[in-house]
Amino acid sequence: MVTPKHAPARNPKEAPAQKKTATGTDRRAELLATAAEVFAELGYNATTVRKIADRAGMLAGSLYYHFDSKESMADDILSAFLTDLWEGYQRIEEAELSPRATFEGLVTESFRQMERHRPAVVIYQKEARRLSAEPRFAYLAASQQRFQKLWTRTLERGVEDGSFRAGLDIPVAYRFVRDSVWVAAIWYRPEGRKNAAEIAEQYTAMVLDGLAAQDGSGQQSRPARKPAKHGTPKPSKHG
Amino acid sequence: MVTPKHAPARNPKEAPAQKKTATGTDRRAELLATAAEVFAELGYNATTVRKIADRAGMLAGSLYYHFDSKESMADDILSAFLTDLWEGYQRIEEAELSPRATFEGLVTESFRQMERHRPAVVIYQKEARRLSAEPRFAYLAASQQRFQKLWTRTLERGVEDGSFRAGLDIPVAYRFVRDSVWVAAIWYRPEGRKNAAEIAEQYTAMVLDGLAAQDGSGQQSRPARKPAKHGTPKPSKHG
DNA sequence: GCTCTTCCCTAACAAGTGTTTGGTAGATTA
DNA sequence: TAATCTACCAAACACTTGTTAGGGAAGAGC
Repeated sequence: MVTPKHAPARNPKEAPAQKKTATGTDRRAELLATAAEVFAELGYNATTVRKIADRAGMLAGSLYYHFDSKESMADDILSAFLTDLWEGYQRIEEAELSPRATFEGLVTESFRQMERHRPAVVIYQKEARRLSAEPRFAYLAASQQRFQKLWTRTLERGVEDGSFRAGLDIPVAYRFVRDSVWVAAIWYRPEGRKNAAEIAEQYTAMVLDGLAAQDGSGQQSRPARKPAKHGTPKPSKHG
Repeated sequence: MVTPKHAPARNPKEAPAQKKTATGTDRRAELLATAAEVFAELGYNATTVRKIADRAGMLAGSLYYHFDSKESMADDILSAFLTDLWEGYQRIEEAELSPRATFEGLVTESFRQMERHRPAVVIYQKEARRLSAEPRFAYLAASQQRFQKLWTRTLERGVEDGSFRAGLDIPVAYRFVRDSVWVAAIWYRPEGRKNAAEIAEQYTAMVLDGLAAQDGSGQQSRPARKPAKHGTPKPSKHG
């Protein structure tokens, strides 16, 4: 018998039920993680099954013991990511927080999922638009719509209750927030000096309160070159 | 003789000197525009020379009368975009405006170039990271460094003279601005109801002044909904 | 012992890839 | 009119692609 390829039935109903092999790890999940890394590095189309197999220390054909196709690998990776993501989002929805708290919650949850699913986020960002045209990846478009509703509602509520700017162009603001959160996945590295919560807090502050100084004093008339280098007290160097 | 493939020597020294054919248009430029569209739609790797040729109404081999390779098409597209972009940026640099005016100028110029080079911007955003590893596309990395210096200097100057927030994390703010400007190329359409200048103004306002309402009053007295659990009237933390 | 399962390899396949070569209709120039 | 140039076509090339088929080594359970 040679017919595993058990798609773990990634619908939210049943638990994944990871199957352990002799080594104590789920080989399929291992391979998926490897594939996700390569997809994220090279892009879906530039990634060949042979490159994935190389990275995993096996031959291309052997991948097909675990997976039906290259497409199904991307499918598994993306749907696993979106399942986890919406699980987190739903908790925030149900909490019925204030617009501002919802905003912060969504951002924090997004950055948190980047820690677990960083390659998936990169793949999603690069390929979602094209993939969602195919029937198999219809759930990508569905998720995007749900995403849009959730964010738009939050922004609208914030404008209503006065915590967000009055004249806010909701569609533009939505796209702005959506994109600028997710592109961070490209440069954000969990091993960096900031964790997801810190980055999220920093991001929220930037987006909500702006980069400009808020006190009416404005800028000085003369730039007045400070002594030597720019005396930024803490952050030190920026590479 | 069958050896045109005249790379128009896209260095800033000499003018492009568009060669006109019988129809009055530069065929090579036409084909480049077509190729750029396909690249932007499908991604560089998923784009086959046959698809480009199809869209142009010719056969794959015929492209090689005009171009050396598929790679050289992407090269021409990207370098033409970056040449135009830096021409605009340099004018702003040389104007020696205030940090805030420089900020606005850079954003406006970026959105303006999106009008002319929208497909190129999409390609750049999707493929630059991978392509810049190849020697041929080394100028992509160079441009990115120059980009970083220009933006970082502007942000630093703004913090110095008090027009930007004091505690600003420059590296994070830089990446935030850079990414959020360029991803707009994906959804921004010139045929839309806003032109580049308007979008740029809107973007500048969002990023510099934030999405949150700035008057200390916070939300209205009647939130319409429940008084909310986290009634954070002021920016509170973020520090 | 034996069987069954797991996991991988070897070897090939058909289709699609970027690219080259030689040729040619039609306009332009001499 | 003859020669040349422009812009394409037709057909093939060597190679890479995702995928399949058959087989076999190692271990678990009986």
